[in-house]
Amino acid sequence: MARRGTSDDYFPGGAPVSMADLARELGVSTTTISRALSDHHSIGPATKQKVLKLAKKLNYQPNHLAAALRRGQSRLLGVVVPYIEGRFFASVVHGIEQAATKAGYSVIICQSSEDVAQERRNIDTLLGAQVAGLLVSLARETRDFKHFDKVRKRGTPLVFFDRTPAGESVNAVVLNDRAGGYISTQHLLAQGCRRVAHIAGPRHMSIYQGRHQGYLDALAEHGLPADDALVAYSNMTQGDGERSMRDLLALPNPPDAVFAAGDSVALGALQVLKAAGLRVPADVALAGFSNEGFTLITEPRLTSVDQHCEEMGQAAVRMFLDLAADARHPSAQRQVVLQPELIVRESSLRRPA
Amino acid sequence: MARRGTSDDYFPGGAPVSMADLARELGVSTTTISRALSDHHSIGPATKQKVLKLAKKLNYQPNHLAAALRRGQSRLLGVVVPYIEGRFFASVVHGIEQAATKAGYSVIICQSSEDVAQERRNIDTLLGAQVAGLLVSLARETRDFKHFDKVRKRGTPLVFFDRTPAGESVNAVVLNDRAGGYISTQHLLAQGCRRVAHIAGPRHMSIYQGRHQGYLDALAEHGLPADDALVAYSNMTQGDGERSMRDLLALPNPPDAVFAAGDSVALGALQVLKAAGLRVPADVALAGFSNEGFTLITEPRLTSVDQHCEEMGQAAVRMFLDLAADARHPSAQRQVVLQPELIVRESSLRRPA
DNA sequence: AATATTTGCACAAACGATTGTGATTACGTA
DNA sequence: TACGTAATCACAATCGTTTGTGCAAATATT
Repeated sequence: MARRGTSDDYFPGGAPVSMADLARELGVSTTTISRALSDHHSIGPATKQKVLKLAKKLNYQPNHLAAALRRGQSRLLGVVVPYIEGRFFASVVHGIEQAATKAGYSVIICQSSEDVAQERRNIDTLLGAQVAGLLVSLARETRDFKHFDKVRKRGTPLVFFDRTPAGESVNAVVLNDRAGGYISTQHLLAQGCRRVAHIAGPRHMSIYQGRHQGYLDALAEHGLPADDALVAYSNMTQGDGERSMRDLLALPNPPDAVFAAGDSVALGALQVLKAAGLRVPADVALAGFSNEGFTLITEPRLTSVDQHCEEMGQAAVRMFLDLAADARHPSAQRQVVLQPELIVRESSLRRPA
Repeated sequence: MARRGTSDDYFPGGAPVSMADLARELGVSTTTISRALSDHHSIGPATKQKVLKLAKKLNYQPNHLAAALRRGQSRLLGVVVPYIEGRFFASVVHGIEQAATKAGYSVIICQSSEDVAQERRNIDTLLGAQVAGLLVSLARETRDFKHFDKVRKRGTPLVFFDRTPAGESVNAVVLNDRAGGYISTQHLLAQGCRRVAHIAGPRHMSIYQGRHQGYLDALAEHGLPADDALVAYSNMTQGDGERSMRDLLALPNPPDAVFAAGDSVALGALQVLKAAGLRVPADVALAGFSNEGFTLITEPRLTSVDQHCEEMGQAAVRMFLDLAADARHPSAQRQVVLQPELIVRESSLRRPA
């Protein structure tokens, strides 16, 4: 190590000061240093003060790696999301970061790019980094969850958010998507619409099932029939939204309102509607889902359902902390369900409030 | 450790299998295991095969923490960005992640939220995690760079991207903002505009200085005077764009084109223009910067300058790898300058190509 | 055949922090 | 005075890898 001792280095000794350095300086053992810094009861107040003071003076920076190695787990939190662009996941991640930092954890973010294989690699990478916990939102195509057995059996706390494995009992924080679908559709009906269509997401994903179900709930409540022809399944892209909307417009009896399961898909629908010369919301009212940033830019601005993204991230971290706190009940399933909020804008507002 | 040995565990032995386990099984030393796995020349091919095979069979997962501790640096790359929402930084981060993963590094992402104090905390956190390198884009308000001395003197490779410390000699990958400002303004002039205004960013940030300078270059080339009244300084928000545009419209001789230093600010300008009953681009042509996603949504769609974000991320990682490779020349300054690309859309297109 | 060289592997000491156990001192009470 | 208790701190092992050095056997050189 040529670095050690060179005067060009920041640290006086030529290397980061360690507990051993503090110990030598103070004529005590590293045990005392370690315990003083972690406020252990077996260290006298006078000693603690001395240690703290010297640590500050020498600018001691704890080596988390060593600590992590010793106790078998780091202060790192692994996060896997499908992608990070767009408001939703970016905000969730932001919430995660805030809460994690506050609790003394750092966050490693991986993107699966909606690819299961990549998701598997991410999990491996994160486990390899000895993360203290894993916060995961599944890739769209993930239907097989074997790669999470590794995590569970290793004892690493695992929390899913938003996109959770269907039919598995896991720790999760999710939105009440059904309520979201309901309030959105209910709102469209309250605007006087009577043929409300739904552009749905992939059938196998629980969040889209929920939104669809909420849509059906609202129709039922109003005594309206559930017309299968009014439901278009999509893959949630803008292009899908365009295709779906064209299909719906081609119907013998086209809809007078559309509840889209996502904002991108709603955007596609909006563009087709405008291209077709239809007025929104006068001819067709439109509502999306997620409250993306661009809902404020479209003309008309897009009614959407806010998911309280940052809150979701914070809740996920809280759940992880709970899990980590009592590792005695690793099998207890925890669930947090957040309530959605309807943001009404011009795309659906026929009757000014 | 109650976990060790319980049959409920994933790993046969009740704990992750270590090199020691492999060594015991094969009757060799951990040295051999370590060297076999890293393909060291001093291990015979036969032994290597045996080790590799057993490692696969027992599903050996290296403990990166231990390795990092031993060699004094991890396979983690620290990234600090002002924020992660919006296309630009999200894409850069994506590029970073791709390149880093390919090189066997994991990425820790921190957001400074445009706050210097938070930026300082981030740096400390990342150094505490023993990152192998640091990739940083500065917070808007950062003008004092003392917190990076710590990094430099510790010998941790440091690469800035996009937002770099003005007047300091550092490793950086940046966009040729001057060229970006030039091609954008030049394009507006080519459309026949003669009074081109500029909504600029904070004066102290090099990227905005560059865009401004490029704007001036183009004017000069066309023999047009640089009218100070036509330059509005902003803080790059949408609201700033609205204010600036109003100011420009209030001029005795208002502009017939606007080159905005960012898309958000351009969006604000666009909305003011439309509210004022002016046609874009017929009355006022408009161009933004960054090629954000929403430039495709506005009406008319917004001309902008693409920064090749992912490329920037990849370049930053490459530079880090270079730096890490020959730590002998830690002081050699490296610079990569990416070329911008003008994306012409309806907001500036007066003469169809 | 004797010596020089290479090949293949083991020993053991790190890296820096944590922690169960035990030793020492000081204080209190009987 | 004698003994129990509490308060303080040190010893030493440990987490899993890496790596300089050393030793033996195998191969090559003369």
